[in-house]
Amino acid sequence: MTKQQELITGIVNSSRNHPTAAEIYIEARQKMPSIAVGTVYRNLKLLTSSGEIRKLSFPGQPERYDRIEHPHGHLHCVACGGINDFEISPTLRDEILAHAGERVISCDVTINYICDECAVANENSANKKLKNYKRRL
Amino acid sequence: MTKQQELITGIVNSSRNHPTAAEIYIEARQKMPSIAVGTVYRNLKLLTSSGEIRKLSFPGQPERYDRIEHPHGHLHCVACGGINDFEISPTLRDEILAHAGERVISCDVTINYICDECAVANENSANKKLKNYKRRL
DNA sequence: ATCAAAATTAAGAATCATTCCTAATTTTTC
DNA sequence: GAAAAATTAGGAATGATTCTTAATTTTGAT
Repeated sequence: MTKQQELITGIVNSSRNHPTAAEIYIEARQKMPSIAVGTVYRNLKLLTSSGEIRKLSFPGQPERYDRIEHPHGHLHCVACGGINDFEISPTLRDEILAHAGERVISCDVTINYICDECAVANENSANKKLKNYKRRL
Repeated sequence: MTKQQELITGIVNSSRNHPTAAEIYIEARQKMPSIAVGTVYRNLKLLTSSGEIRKLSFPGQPERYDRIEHPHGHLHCVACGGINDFEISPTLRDEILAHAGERVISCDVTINYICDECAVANENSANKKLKNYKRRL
């Protein structure tokens, strides 16, 4: 494992914010100013496929990276794009995984919602654009 | 609703393949050769936020679009990128949704795995690159 | 340690998906 | 049926990610 890889792994594992590659790059440059953007992307890809870290996709956003830890799902605010974690019980996770055969690698559970901040902001705003998000379960 | 919107809605609702914007554009041009790429993107966005259709994100792929139907999850093959559906019982879906408060819009459940075709192809191939995918539940 | 081979990097060009801009066209309203 | 509003086609612009290449670092055998 090269110094660059160690640095990138450390940044992802110590972050709780599901950082994007660009955010990881900015943080990496603090410790290693000469690191290149391409190096960050390449190592994030390597670390992802070797299972050291996890990659998350949400609509309309660059990819995010997450550390591997106890099973959890993601709360995704469709208004501001913010991501928060929620706990998933091992039982629930196993129920979900029972739907696939062997050769399962991982599972991702995302709940799309309007977060508290966006709900309040919308309450106070004139044009009420959140009305557009129809509930479709 | 304009002719372009009707056409795009129809394509998404009649497709079972979770098509990308590019695939929808190609199909749309068969019926309406003058339609522009930007029109497809703009209407997909409108239809998504009004809840007519749903947008799906998977790592390393362009966004996909899905019709709204009985609750289902997605099986995502990390080797070929293919997407298949699996049924989710209303009970399981409700258990998942119980993790968020009100203002929930939808939930997405994805199981990452190696599909049968990729597993067989890898079995017969020399370099066995699928070994790299470590199981991380 | 020492040299050659292999892997990794930095830097920036290239690519791909998506959005934005503008003038023309279509739809709506009265 | 004319003016106003909305939507479109076409293409330029942007943003995220990958690719290319030459230089640097690491590895491995002697």
